[in-house]
Amino acid sequence: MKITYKGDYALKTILDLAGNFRSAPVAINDLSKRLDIPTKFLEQILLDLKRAGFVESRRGKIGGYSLAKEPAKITLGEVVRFIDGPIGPIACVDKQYSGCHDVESCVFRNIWSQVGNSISKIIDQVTFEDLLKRTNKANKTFNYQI
Amino acid sequence: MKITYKGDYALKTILDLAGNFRSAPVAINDLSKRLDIPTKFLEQILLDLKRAGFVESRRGKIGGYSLAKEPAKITLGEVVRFIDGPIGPIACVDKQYSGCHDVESCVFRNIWSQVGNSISKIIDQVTFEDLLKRTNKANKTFNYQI
DNA sequence: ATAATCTCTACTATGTTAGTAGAGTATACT
DNA sequence: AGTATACTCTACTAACATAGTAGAGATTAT
Ligand code: FES
Ligand code: FES
Repeated sequence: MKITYKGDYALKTILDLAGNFRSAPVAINDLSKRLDIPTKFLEQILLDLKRAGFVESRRGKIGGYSLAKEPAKITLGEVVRFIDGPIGPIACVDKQYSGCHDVESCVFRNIWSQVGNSISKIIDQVTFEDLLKRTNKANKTFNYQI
Repeated sequence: MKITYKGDYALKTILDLAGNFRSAPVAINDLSKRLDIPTKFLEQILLDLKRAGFVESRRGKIGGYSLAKEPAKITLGEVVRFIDGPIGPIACVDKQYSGCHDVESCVFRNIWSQVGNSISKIIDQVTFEDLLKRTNKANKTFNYQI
């Protein structure tokens, strides 16, 4: 798994919209400024998120975007998968990867599967409501070896 | 984290060399054929692995590559990090990433840190001796959601 | 000597990412 | 009706990373 800028932007945007859930829709321009995301890029991302049903939009003068579901009903994992694709650390689980021949007996595949499972376990449990609650609280869990 | 072809090739190569530990050195050509890796690409990878101290080489007629340390003393994590870089799912832990401004208060960073930790926990514990033992045993842990 | 094998640097083709550009459509308000 | 505001859609592009390829050079066993 790799979170791209697009994925990162999508997550930050949804979190912002989660904070404004059931308020007036937020304009792309506001989001763009507040989150420091290039406007035209954000447009595309929001369209994608809309097509996937995460957000909904309203055009015209008082238009903008709002979350389509409750923050508690959107997980981090859903968004990440939608924007940045499969969670697995290697493409051999996809169709595209030609490197793995004897998939059945490959010892690595088992490991990659464990890795995928353990990532899923984290990001599929966290909802945007959880994240909202955590905002402005200390986070002090930084010790993994880069 | 994303395992590239280069990384995948490196791991498979080291596993092969682990299987031939303390035997005669293995020629690039043999490795290339056996593992189905483009020869010239494998050359580069082996040079990298040599510079990092994972393998050692011998030139000339009966030359080839062999593992520089016992299989039990090389972990998956070491090799992956060396070839494919940091484990973290997002670049905001590196210097390169400009997307994250208020790093201190970002709720996502905490999550990415958890993800990194949990990946590390897996791949830093598995050695190539472990993998050797597992070779030819059934692996049936395939259930993570792609 | 020479054949086999590793060593090193440079080059290239392809794909992905991170945007930009611009014309079009819907809505609120006057 | 007209206009300003804001979303919609498609296409294009620049920069970078990946996955190789190419070729000349150095070492060693026989
Ligand atoms: S890494 Fe894909 S089957 Fe081995
Ligand atoms: S994702 Fe990098 S600090 Fe928030």
